[in-house]
Amino acid sequence: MSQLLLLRLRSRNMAGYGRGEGFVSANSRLTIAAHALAWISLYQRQGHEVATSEQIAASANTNPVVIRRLLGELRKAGLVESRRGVGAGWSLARELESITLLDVYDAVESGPLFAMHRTTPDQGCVVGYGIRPAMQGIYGGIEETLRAELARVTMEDVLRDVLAVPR
Amino acid sequence: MSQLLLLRLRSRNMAGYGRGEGFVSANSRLTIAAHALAWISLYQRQGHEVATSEQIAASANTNPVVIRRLLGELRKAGLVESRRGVGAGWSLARELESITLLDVYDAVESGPLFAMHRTTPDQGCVVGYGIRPAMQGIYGGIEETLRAELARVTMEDVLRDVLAVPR
DNA sequence: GACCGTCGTAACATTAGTTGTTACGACGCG
DNA sequence: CGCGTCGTAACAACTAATGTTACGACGGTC
Repeated sequence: MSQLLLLRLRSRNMAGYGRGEGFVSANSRLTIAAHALAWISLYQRQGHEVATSEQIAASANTNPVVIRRLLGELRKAGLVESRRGVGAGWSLARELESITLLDVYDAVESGPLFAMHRTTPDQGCVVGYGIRPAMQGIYGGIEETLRAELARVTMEDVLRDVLAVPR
Repeated sequence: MSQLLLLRLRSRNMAGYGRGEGFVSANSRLTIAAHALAWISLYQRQGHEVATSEQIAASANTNPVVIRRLLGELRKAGLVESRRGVGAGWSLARELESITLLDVYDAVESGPLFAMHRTTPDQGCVVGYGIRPAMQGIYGGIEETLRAELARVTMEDVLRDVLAVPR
């Protein structure tokens, strides 16, 4: 690819980060997945059968491949279905009321909320020996609480809140 | 009642959503900081005045600079103190009972748990327009619950659990 | 059967954060 | 002054998320 084209692509991307927003390092997978589900549902309620990754990507202002990757994970979890061929696209596999944020979280996030040491602490030290089991127990309880909170919110709740935002 | 309203009020007190950095799970800062505090406390209970970053790093199996950086953040939060010169090192500024995991979390972690879109969603789309405030409200409530859980655990609890691990 | 639009996915670039490491000045006690 | 430790800058290595291009697979339509 030519240097010129590269520069043009880059500056187009930069333009998308207007409004004083800096780059964000974080993990927006749960947010984008919820966005996609809400969009598909609303589109279907308007009488359409399937939504394309390109349409969803336009709404979320990202790349269709990013959407296809995320929806692929949601499909593995049984939340959406996809069709191929002409007239292909994505549809919900379950009602929004039956999909909780925890379902989406489990589909797109992996690993614990808090990490342990990257390397094994000194097992000859009292603290180094006991810190990992101790923290795992504490973190485990906290994560259970987080999961219960995520399970309390359905995607139907999310869509309702989205539509309730005043313009 | 709509969660949105409830959470919008709350989010006024919580700067950072929409452009903050989210949480990365490969992040062991909270664990290492708790390790360091437990180690300093135990060392002081054995009659020593201060602990060096080198000693703590040996227990946590990491580099002293990593420890100094983390403890520097804890010092800014008023949890520890440091001395320089010969016989320098680190000591607790508060009792372990008065330090909660939330204090440590706030000292070493920044930004919200879940991130928003990296780029502004399509504001001409109903979902693109409402998704951010809706998710901010929902995430804000969940993060409040997480913070309450972290606040329930003191560093004295952590040290007790560490020492209770059978060898 | 050819065409065409979309999915599925590989491959790589970009961006950013965390962690590890070296280096060196600052500090303050003896 | 000498010494040990902090404080911090600078940089490399690694990890992860995201963005992008490319292309084969698929399955309707003509």
